[in-house]
Amino acid sequence: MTPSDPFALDDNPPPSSPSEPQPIGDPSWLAGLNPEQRQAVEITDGPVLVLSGAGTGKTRVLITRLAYILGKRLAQPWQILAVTFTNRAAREMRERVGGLVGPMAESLWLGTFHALGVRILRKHGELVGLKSNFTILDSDDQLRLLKQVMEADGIDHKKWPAQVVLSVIQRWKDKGLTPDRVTPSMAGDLAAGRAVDLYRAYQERLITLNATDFGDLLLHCLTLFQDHAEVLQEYQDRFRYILVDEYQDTNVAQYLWLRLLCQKHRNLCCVGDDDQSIYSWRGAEVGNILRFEKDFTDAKVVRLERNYRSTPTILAAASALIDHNEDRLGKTLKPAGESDSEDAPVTVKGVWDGPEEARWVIEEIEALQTKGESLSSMAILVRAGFQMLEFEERFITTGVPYRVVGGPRFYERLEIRDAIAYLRCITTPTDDLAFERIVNKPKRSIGDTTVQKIHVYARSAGLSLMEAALRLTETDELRAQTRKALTTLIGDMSRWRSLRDGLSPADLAAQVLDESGYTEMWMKDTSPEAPGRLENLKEFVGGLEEWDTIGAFLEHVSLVMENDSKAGDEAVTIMTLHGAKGLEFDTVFLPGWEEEIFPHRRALDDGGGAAVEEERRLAYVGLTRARKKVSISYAANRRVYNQWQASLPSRFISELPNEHIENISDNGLMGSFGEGQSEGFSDGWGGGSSWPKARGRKAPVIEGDSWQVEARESSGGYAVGMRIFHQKFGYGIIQSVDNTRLEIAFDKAGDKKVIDSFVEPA
DNA sequence: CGTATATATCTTTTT
DNA sequence: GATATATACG
Repeated sequence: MTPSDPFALDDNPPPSSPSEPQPIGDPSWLAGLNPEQRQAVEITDGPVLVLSGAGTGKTRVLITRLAYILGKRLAQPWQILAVTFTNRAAREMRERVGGLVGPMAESLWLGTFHALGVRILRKHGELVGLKSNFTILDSDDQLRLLKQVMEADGIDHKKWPAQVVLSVIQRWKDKGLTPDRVTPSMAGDLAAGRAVDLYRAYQERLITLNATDFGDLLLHCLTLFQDHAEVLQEYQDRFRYILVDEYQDTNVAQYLWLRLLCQKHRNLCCVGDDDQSIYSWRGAEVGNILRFEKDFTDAKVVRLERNYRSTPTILAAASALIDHNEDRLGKTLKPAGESDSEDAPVTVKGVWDGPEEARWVIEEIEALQTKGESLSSMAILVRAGFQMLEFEERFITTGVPYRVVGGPRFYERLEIRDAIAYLRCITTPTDDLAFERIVNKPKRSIGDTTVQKIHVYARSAGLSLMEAALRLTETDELRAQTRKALTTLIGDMSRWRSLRDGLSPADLAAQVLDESGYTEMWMKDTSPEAPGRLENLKEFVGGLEEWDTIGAFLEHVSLVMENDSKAGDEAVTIMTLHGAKGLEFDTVFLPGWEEEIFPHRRALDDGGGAAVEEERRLAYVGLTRARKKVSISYAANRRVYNQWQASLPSRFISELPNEHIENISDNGLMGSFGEGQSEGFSDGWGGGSSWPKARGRKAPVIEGDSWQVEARESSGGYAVGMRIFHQKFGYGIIQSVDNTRLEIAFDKAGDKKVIDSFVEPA
């Protein structure tokens, strides 16, 4: 945050000792607030709905409100429930409240819905059939479990992909529907009309495994509260004040959860912005905002419309864009500050293709850096994860430091999940999913047939897989070889288990990975990614050092799937638009504004305008992340799958107000689609064309009124033996040519297969 | 049971 | 192009 930012709490800590609550009305708390913000803080009695636009200081309101309640001694910290949407937001909030009220902040009930749900279920889970050490399945485990259930039920998994069924089940859970509450009409003919049965069977399997999925963390809470009034009452009594952040992204189950908990004291404060609702695909219901006013007729509504973040130009652009949505409560953002000389227009840049776009963005970044801008004040926000790759490559070649937030998630990597499965087997011998995952990793001659045998036996005898396996090794059911392998594995497991108390989690993990042969497996692996995997395993063991017990670590893993990115580094941030919600930067780059990418194809396919409206809200979120400058860009050609495809500028670009937009597209790329504009790069090695990288690639030809890219099969003049340069791999010699695919022996990077468009003659 | 080869599907977005 | 699953063969 810049020093001039009115919300820069961190830069202006309250003068007095942070451990002592300050007197009420202390200017350093309230004086900085505008009248609406102040209202949102001071109306502590009864339900309050705060509709707060982007950049209107909603986080500050929440934090001040918490501090205010504590400072006024309206409640003890453990009597306050504060719910956020992400772990990151929870962490930040705790830190900032701690800055105001001191260590008291530690005892707040503050976290995500899911984390708080776990906390409750760990304590009262027995009442809904869960032992307190239940495990939380990640999406991969969920899918495998459902597949098993479907197989047992004889459902054709070709016709009804488990993924589809799973997402339907999850929707039901998001709505707070247990299997007995799903009506046949909701299930339709999904999975041959057996969807509800599958749901029920899936839930039963989860309970026998003593496991939950993400949805259950809330769903079980609801059943718990409904069936056990005394438990509900305990929490209703406790929570005198409830605060909810990102309220527009709550789903029905979460809403019901909140409504049950706040019934006694009715001091519920929800903060949200319908224009920033971007999680409907996860079951979020903007309708919860309307429902709030209906269910709490005495609710006070406070609107925060003064934007302290962005320049008037950016606000005008964002407002004009979101105005194209039909379905909104209607809310205008007013610039709070006076417009200054730095009020630059929003730029729109059209370029030839993806790599060109990345090149341009990073040139701009370097230019800003030369002017003295900090890299950490800039961000590239993309629609989907795969768009990050092109930028990463360019960052690597230019050497500009960058930081990927929420990219491929660490704990979701194959090798990490394997390592975790080992730990789970040790802590919880009944964890069948974990056991199944690692029985044959590394190869122990325990193949599918053996696993099937174990399964059958476990089911009939009502045992866990590990127990069943142990019993089977005492028989002659299995081949001598596999019997021996199983015996060793199970013996190892119990040996490691007995070591658990004597060793730190990190040491234990290191020993397990070593003795199981898991590390060795990857060391012997010659595939290019093996070294990286070993590296990750090392990092994994290193990360374990911070944990005292394996249990605590596993809990962390299942709830916090994000990387703890070391912030503060001087680096450009690159992340998805979803990940960027709630953040702000001086300069924001918004690449890939093309039809089918943004709005995403799936949103366009999805019939009605609702999906596109959500995409538009996403665009709105992107624009409003910027304090000073927004750069939108799009490419005329994009490589999708393995083919080049022409693309059209996003409809969102044409929805931006002309007077606030500066078009800086390269020649012929903007506003002239369908006209004969392709001179300069129509063929081959277009010498002085402005498309140096386009040579030898595909030539655009006009067909009808849309761009078509001719699939040229020539290799653009590359031949075996030629010396070339590649941005990522450096110099090398061409070994073979197959249409556009080249095999190249690089001086440093070794043999690689690359696409001709990524190399140039050396 | 393991390995090699073919093939289908893929790309939203996250707790 | 990459990854996961299916099939054939040793």
